[in-house]
Amino acid sequence: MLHINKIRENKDSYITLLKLKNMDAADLFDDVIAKDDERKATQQKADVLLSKGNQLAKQIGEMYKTGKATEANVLKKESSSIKEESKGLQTKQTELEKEIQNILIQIPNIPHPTVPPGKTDADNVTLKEVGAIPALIEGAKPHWELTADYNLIDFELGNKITGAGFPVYTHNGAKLQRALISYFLDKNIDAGYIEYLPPHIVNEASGFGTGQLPKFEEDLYKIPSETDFYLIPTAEVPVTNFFRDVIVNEFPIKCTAYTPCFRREAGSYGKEVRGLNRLHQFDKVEIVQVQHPEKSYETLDVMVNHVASILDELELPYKILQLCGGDLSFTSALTFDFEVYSAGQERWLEVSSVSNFESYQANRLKLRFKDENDKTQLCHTLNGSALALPRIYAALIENNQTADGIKIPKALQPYTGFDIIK
RNA sequence: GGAGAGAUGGCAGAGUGGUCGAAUGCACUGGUCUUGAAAACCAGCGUACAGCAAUGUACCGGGGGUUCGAAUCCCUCUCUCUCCGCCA
Repeated sequence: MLHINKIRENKDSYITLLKLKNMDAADLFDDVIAKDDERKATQQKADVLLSKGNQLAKQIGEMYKTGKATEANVLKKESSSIKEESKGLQTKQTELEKEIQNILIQIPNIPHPTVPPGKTDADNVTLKEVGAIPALIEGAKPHWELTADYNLIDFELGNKITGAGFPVYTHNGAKLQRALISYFLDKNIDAGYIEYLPPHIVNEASGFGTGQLPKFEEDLYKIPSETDFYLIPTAEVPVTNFFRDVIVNEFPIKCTAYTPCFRREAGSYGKEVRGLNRLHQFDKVEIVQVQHPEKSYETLDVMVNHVASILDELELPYKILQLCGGDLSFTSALTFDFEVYSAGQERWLEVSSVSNFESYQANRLKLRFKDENDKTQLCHTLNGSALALPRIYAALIENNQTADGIKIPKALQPYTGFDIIK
């Protein structure tokens, strides 16, 4: 959520930048500023009245003490009428605050000035491509055949007990999954992140804090109960919300967490959802940072390099893309995506998304720090996948299939305990 | 599932109708003292909104009510804790 004062200060540049997200915010900004003007005026009027009322109440108390009950009764009447009037103003003020809030939460984050223009993922800019496309053996297969041949994943069993998009990992396939999770967590811990194992269900306030709610409720699995619960779509939600309503005094804060992620993914179809490509439940290891505003972009680069180093070690060919305005998420100011090459299906798969949200989430979260003048200011939040499992899994087994079996990269072998799947 | 207790500032913990944004202690910040540190002493120390500022207003778990006036009384919701039962 943008801060209203920031909108006032940067209205024109924000309008220009939001065009990158294919949005015309001019009218919306005018509207919200007008409402905020009204809000201020209303508060000023209300404050004067309330102040008067407070004084009267004090006087009345004083009069009772000194036995001037008759005079007090006169003042009581005045006080009552003031109260009536101020009540109306206060109601109006709360209504205006709600209206303003309702507008603000519909406005996406402002893209960073370096964000390339574009409408879809086709317009994303490839910054770097690392590693050679592997030359596979004759008759190489996509992962959904390999997982069946080698008894790694049982998609049918998942269909039976839950539904499409909920695979069951089995045998070495389950162990490989567990190995990847441990490996990613260890890499993140080595890089200074603190490990957390958060709840996989969050309340509505948490969904709001990171920006999933209310606008994207249809993407989430909701658990009907007295207080609405949601299955987390990413560890970003519980972990970032650790810092909701917090005034931090040290930077950076670095967290990592493994969690399953649950997504409705309505409207996906075809080869997009084949095998592991898009699931309703998948595993992911996330990194989250809370940073000083002046350091956040520097940190974003460090996070990107960190993710790259993991892919290097896994010996997977990958590319780094900068997302164009049209592909940028609602809450992000700048995002780098990682795609690995999945040789069996001959396509690139997104495995990580590293973003700087600047103060957009922090404003929803009320996540602040005290600056050198002792003023509270909003922090910046960042996060990235390090990494999302299923597509890494797919690329790993596809790219490493040989006539003898599926080879496990060196970095992973201490975690799997085997170097080949036969 | 049954019974009870509670929710106050970073923490602990007073406060049961006015002088309370809130005692006191701890923590923290600045200062005095000291060769330095500790101790002691002095001072400061919540958040948000409005205002150039002085200052004003709101907030004692959330919402509503009574009252001239509510942290304090009433209603309601949420959460936490304790005991019993059940249980990985």
